[in-house]
Amino acid sequence: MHRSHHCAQLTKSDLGATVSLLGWVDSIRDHGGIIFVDLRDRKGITQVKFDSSLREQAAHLKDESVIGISGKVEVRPADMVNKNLPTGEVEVDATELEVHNISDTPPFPLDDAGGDKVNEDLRLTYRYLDLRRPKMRKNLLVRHKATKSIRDYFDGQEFIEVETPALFKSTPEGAREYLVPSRIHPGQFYALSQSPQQFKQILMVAGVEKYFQIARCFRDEDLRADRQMEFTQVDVEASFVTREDIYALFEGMLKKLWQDVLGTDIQTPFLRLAFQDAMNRFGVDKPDMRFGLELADFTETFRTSGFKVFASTATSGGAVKALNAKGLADLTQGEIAKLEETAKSLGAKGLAFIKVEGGEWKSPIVKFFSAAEKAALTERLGIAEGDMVFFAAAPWEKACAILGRIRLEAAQLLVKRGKLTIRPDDWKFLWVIDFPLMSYDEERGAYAATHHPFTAPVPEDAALLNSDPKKVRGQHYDVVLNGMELGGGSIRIHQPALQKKVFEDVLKIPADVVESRFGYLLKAFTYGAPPHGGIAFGLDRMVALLCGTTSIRDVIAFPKTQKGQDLMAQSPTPVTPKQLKELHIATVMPE
RNA sequence: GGGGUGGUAGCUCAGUUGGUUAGAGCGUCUGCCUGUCACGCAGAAGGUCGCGAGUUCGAGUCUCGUCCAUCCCGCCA
Repeated sequence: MHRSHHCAQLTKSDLGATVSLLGWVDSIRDHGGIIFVDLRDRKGITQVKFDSSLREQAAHLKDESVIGISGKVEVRPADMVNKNLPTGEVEVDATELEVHNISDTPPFPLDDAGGDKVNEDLRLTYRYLDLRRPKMRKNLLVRHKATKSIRDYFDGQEFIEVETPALFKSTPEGAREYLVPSRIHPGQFYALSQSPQQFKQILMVAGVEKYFQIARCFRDEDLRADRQMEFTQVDVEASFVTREDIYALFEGMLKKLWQDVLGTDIQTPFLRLAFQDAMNRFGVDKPDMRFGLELADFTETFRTSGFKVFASTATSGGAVKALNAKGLADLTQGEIAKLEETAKSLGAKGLAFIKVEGGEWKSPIVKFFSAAEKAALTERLGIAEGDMVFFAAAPWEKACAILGRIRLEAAQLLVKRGKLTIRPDDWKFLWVIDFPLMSYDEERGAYAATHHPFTAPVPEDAALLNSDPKKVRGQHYDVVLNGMELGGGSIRIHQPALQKKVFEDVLKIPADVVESRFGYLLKAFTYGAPPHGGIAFGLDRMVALLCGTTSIRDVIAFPKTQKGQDLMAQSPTPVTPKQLKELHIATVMPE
């Protein structure tokens, strides 16, 4: 039997036509003398009626069985129309039934409401059933539309998609890599590419000028809701571009993407925020701009304070920051304790606060504050009845990070109380710029690249590379949406001498190591490397946002669990001694 | 590597201070039913309380260990 229509197609205009449909049994309603079957395919649902000799056969169907039917399109009685279905005005009176496969009873409900509540390990074990749910089907479709939109956009801008190898060489300074043993070269390994970074720069040297790729990347780091061991990056690089060119290019892509997938017009150009300002005002380098609750700095106010905890932090180079969670004075003991725990997990000794209730500042620390200090707080934080003010005193970056996190949790608590609305479809895009090129790695006792070692310094800061590396800003940019880092990129170093200097003099990588790891790149740069820059962003995260979900597992057809297992196919698995021998590998099990 | 939450019927969950035969809804099965669309009605089956120790006269409940899922920290140039 061949299908003449899909299951979202039939309307009153098809009345009287003989049609055939193929699909899955979505539900059966057996009334004895008459049986209704909702037949589902990837397009929708059509009601099929069995009241003829086929009734007996239809009674033996089970949900999720695959059948084909043919019959005549009939109009439903007026009061039997199902307004929830596009095909709800009609039904098919079956005259033929072909049963392809009777399904076993599914291990969990396949409707959206029921399926959402099911434990994820069960959904992953039976992923092929999970993907039958309308929501998951929609997510796959959104992902397809998104990748198509992106490809169309870059094609329209005359970018070409070039594939780069997944099997690359090991470069241990970045993320931990997946190693692939070489059979032909005993004892040697490839690494699965963490990103096409070096290849795309080589492509610029090759004169491609405008490159993009929807590339699979691999990182052997611990998994999260927004991190999988293999994930997809949209990778872009162009020659003869400035930061402004990249901003405009990428904003154009996002504008088209949001239009194509959601039909939403997003505002461009995006807001821009320097890293310093992002940290100072929001306590994080990827601020959620959908609400205020900004941090304020009181380091100077408390430098000579009678409250020794704040004063000593201020005089020893740290920062005293405060945040007014407006209207949150009704926090419960438990909620305060939880916030305190959050602060402690980020290295705070405690979480000082002032609760403004009944015209009074209720706080264990306020008795140490002078009148001038109180006045400064009131004025700059706009403290009023019903407010809750939190403090952090620590080294600058830590103080920011602590209150940045408290800001997010306070916002959630305000949402819970109906005092704040944060809409998931309120798209607040943002460029974060002027990151420091280097940061000092205490553990290694050396500078490390904040982004990656190929990022070019801001020209006017380049002179500081020798004298004060941490003051040098990089030509790096991150694009942030609603508190999530979508991606980032930079203008690259294209002069071999400068690149070598960064590797050897600033990052202190020994010359022979630089040569063995990056020699080919430096060599390529000596043959006429154009100035170039680009950006890369996580497709999975972007699609998750477009689908309104927080877990990228919901937009990946076959994701792995947090322990890196595929519960359906059951990987990883041990391999045979023969395989290992062929690869010159011996395994050593942990104790 | 560390912290939080969870694991009881096929699914989602309840289970009081440690105490009789571990419950509910949905699903499944059987029967009835010609207008349902979350069909309805009547009935039934279904349990290694994640696993392993321990405490106790007695453990789903308390303790320790362990496994799995998930969220977070570290990590992710």
